[in-house]
Amino acid sequence: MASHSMSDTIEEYLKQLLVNADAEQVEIRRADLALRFDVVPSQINYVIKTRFTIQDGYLVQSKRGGGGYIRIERIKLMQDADVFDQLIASIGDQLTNREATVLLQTLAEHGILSQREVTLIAALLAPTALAVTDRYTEAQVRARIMRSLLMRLKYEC
Amino acid sequence: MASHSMSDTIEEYLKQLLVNADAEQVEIRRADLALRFDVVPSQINYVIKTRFTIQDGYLVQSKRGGGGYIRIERIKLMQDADVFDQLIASIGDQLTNREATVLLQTLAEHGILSQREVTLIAALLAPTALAVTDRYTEAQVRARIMRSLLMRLKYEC
DNA sequence: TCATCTCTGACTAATTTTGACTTTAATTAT
DNA sequence: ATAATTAAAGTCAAAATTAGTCAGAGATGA
Repeated sequence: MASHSMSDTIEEYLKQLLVNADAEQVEIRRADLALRFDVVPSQINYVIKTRFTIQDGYLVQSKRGGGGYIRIERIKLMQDADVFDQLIASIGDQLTNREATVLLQTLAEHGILSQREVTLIAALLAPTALAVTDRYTEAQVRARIMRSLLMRLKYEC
Repeated sequence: MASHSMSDTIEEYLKQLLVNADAEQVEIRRADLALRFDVVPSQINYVIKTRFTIQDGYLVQSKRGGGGYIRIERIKLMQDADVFDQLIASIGDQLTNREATVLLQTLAEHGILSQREVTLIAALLAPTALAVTDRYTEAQVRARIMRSLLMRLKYEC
């Protein structure tokens, strides 16, 4: 897998950092990295946005201002990770409260969520909690939240 | 817990003081602390205002004039229902992702949520999950969800 | 050639650091 | 007692220091 573009090179460098550091996470300064590879700082954002997504198994956090940083964390896939992809695909643009409840219960039955976790999350997805303007938007938000949950559950935590 | 900025360093120092003092509270003199870290006195206010909020799990009292002081107290969430109400009240009608993260971490430190629950709920509240129409609405939805969570935890932990 | 990926830079947003000015409380002088 | 002085801490906004966004230009490959 030869790297052709500078973005590929930066990607490799960062992944090497994670391996060498022998840690689950690594921290960089955007400006430093840009200087090292002689690119504009915003290209670092591009590399991260295209190569260190949650789908790729990375969590990225950052902070601006003095002492700012970008932190990249590697998270490990669960054994049956592909199941989550299927579940995510099965959720459309909208998700009713009832559908959400059923899905959560299914996750519990498969030992993916504890009963307490189901209760908590169900409370957060209830109409009273979301209380967005209209039902359409509410169901949209619920769908996004559920997708986000499934994407996270796909990895160990 | 790496310290990136001087404010981070001062924060760490103060938290270490609380641990070492083996007491619920610690008292400092703003001028002394500023001198010790070679910063202007008002930076101490900044550190306290940004890192020792009730959402962080601290109460701060102070007195001006001769013999003035700043007292930082670690709150006990479980003991006092009032504190819990204060916490709920401290959430306005908007909540940033960073504030939410801080709050969840505080709940974990007090044994109210497990680390796994924090991780999952953090995923639910992430900007990508909530991404409604605009940032304003996003922060509103986040605030509502967080309030729902706290209300629930208050009664059935 | 067309679509997609990469690269750039101007503009925006968040956070920290600094300092001038204000407020409050205790002490000292009248 | 009251006023003046001194000794704290508080407020606020500007400056400095990071990172993020976005749209357009450029490069690449099918």
